[in-house]
Amino acid sequence: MAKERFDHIAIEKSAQEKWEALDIYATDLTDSEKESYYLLFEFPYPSGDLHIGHWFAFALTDIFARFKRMQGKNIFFPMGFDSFGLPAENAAIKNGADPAVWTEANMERMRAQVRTMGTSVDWSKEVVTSSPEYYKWTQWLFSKLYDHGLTYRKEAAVKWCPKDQTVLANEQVIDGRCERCDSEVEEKFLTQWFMGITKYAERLLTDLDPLPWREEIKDAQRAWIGKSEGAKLSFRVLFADDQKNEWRDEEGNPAQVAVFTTRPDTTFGATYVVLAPEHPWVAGALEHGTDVFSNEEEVRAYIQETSKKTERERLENKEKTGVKLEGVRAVNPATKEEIPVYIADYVLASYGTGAVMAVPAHDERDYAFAKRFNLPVTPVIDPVTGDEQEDPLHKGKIVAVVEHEGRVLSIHWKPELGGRLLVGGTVEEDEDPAVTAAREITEETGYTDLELVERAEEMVHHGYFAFSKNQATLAHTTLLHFRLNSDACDEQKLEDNEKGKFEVEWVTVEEAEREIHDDQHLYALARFMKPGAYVGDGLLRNSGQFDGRDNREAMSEIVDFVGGERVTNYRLRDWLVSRQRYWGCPIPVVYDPEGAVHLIPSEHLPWTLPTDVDFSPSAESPLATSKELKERVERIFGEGWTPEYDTLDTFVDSSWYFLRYLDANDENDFSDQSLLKKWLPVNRYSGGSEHTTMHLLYSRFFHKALYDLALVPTPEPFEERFNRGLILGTDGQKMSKRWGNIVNPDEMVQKFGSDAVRMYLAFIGPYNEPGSYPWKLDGAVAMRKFLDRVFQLSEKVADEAMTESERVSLAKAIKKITGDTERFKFNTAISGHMVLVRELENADVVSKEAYLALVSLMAPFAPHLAEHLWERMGGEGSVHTASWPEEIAVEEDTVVIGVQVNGKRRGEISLAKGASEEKAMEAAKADETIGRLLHEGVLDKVVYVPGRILNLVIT
RNA sequence: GCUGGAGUGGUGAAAUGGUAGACACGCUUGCCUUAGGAGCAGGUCCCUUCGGGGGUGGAGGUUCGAGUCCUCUCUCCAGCACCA
Repeated sequence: MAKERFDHIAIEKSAQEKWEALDIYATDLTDSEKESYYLLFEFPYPSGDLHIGHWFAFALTDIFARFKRMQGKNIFFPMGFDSFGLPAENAAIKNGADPAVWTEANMERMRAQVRTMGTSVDWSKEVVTSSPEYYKWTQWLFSKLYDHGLTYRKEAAVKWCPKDQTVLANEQVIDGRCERCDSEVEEKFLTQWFMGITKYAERLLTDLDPLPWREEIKDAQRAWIGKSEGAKLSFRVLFADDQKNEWRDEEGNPAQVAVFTTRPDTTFGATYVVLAPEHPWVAGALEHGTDVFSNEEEVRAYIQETSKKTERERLENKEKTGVKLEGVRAVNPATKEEIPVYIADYVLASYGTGAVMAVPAHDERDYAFAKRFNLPVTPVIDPVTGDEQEDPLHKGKIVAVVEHEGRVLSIHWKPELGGRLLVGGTVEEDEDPAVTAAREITEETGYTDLELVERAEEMVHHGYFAFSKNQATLAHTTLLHFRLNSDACDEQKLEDNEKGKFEVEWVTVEEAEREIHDDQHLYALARFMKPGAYVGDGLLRNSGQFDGRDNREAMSEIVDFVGGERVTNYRLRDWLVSRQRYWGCPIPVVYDPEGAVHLIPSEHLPWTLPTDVDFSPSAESPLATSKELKERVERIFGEGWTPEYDTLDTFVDSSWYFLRYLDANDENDFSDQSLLKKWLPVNRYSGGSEHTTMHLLYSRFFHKALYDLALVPTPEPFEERFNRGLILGTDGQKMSKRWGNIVNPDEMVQKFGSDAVRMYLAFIGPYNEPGSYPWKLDGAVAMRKFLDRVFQLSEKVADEAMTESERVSLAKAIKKITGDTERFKFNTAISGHMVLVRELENADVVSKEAYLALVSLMAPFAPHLAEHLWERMGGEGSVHTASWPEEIAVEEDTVVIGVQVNGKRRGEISLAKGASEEKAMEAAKADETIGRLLHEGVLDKVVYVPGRILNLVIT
């Protein structure tokens, strides 16, 4: 017979009404009795419908909010809407909807849906970023940052769609293409607003270290900031014709270019200089007008060509391109040699100084360029392999690569002699290494028809311990490349004593790479068969007075020697916050008739969005079409004054919303200092991993800037950060309208109840780490069954004292559920509920005390059912303001521990708690299997960890 | 390529260095019958001569004891990537 199931619709309705009537979720932010706990989740964009992903974000964080509330914390759990953004504007373009009305309607629908979740959000502190009450303060904070030089204007590239004839926001560019029409995006130069995030790069980096965040989050931020330490060096520029040597830069200094390098130790190997095509020095020289470059036409053409290329095209074309600046030479500050100067688009204008010294021997990109343009490659670092040895004997050695018909010669030693190698040998005194090599090849293989192809200039220094001679050795190995022209073989020359010790084999380069494990031989193989740059460390050569020194150790001396300075560079660029869009926060500035920038005085804030605008795509922001805005500016500031037409990136709005929550309705300040002091930093912030480098970094920057202005009391906004996972469609694909696989939670909630849906989501996997989970209906069904069992259990409740076995079960459950919930491990917490329920089901009666404890433990996870059962059991008030069950200490009299023999589990024994080793041994001997094993061997050692394990070592 | 993270049943997963696979899904055997998205009892890592034996991507190592720590290696995921 079907058991009774609870009526989730009725239960949810009555619970939600009760909570509203009791108003239990409104937080008294000034409460000084209870400990404060600020729990934050990323507020949503009001796209319209709530999908299952929103449940995963809001309802699961709510579990934790309810848990903390029951633990007696003064929990602050607010919500709001990140309501500026493109979809509202697209709707306006598409069907003429007013973005404000469209957005408000969406928010209203979403608020209602969130209520069905039964979250304990404090709606009285709601924040809506598109409301003038909120953006007034976004504008005010912008002004503060402007006053302190943290926002500024400069010309910069924006993304431009040639088909739609409009500027695109970064978010609208997908893989270098326009989101709407799929055409390739071009760059356009416009004057833009920036925020000086790079000034905070170092602090954003170092303050990351102590944060208790997952390493992958911190590491993604570190990569985004991209710190690299190096040096800035100056290269003097000479002109072919002495008469033109008059040319000087803007400050009147002799012509020179600065380069940034992370490898100043390789300066002696710089054989040419490359400038970005956009480098100001090049533009300056072209403007100079006196034929600085004899191939000026070619230079201009190349610059033109690259400027037309999209970013995508520049990246796609892996083949290096560039043009030599004819008639110009640079002076290598280390060697004083004159070297050529190029422009090439593999050098980025926006990083470092926009110029590099090219060291083809030790940089892959420079190497590729040098090969293409036939430029000299000068190695300045000799690799060091093997182990460092004390007082080594120095020996001259050779390693030879012998090539024949696409294969290389390898000597396959017997494994005990070292495995596969190339040909190697020791140089006799005063012998030419090439002679040594030829001799060794012939002695070991008999081949005689050898031709020396190349002899590497560099050496490999290889440290090893020669066991045969009991001698520490440092070999200085010369690398040689031979070609075997015919397989003529002279067996006579084979050394007798080498016969049988090894096999001679011809192998492919790939096989050799795989099977040779000696670094020195591998280097030789790569050196000739796969030529490229050596980017590792070693000993300097071709480096004048620094020859023979360790490259790292000599680094700063070389910087001094060439008159450079140590500098640090960051990959992070300043934050471009201008958007040529309507539905965003207006930038609170105006321009006087001369075009100078003026902040809009705070009495005119909020500087509201005009409504008389044309949304159709154009080169400028829709704000430029507003008559009202123009008139407003002239009315307030005077004739000839003009408005700013751009709006702010929505990431600015979301960089401080958690400050506003604390004082959401304040008309006189952006927040409240005493509340900020009491509540910051946010204790726990949960969100999606897609925001790791954007929102999370921007808000950290914003917060630090406000901290420096004494507007917030902490240097970091968030104490803990958790990235949640992703709920996929039933097909395992990411949910999207495109795939038609969006799971509608409303339907599920109707069928199985809000509690079942939320618990299923909580059970799906660990919430404290990101993962992707396909939605499975079966899971929600199963969870509903479990909730029915909890409900049915109430029929067995009797007003009796708690039994000992109930106490034991409850003690275990409380400990597990409390610990797991604290760590966001809701999946294992729920397994704790399940075990407890099963144990209670096994008895004929359940004591009311135990059942109420179960209901309390369930309350954060199934808030509606728990409320209903609490009421039914006669609980006072709401279960959600009741206290979380305290841990119960139980004295278990017996424990079952495993018995291992030599580390393998061979049985288990039941012991009195805290039993002695003797008792444990007695019990172990009594066990049939263990007893037998004890008889078979001699007991060598006993490891006894009371309450855990007994391990017997038997020999 | 660089940097992180992770590899455990058919699936989601669980295990402060101490009995690997808890808790579920799915599958399966049997029972029950107001045929339901029902309930109950059992089985479900592999091998087995039913005594046991093996097993956490692979190979080594540390340890009385390793899924967990160390070295190498393979695979997958994520971030960054012409950043000098």
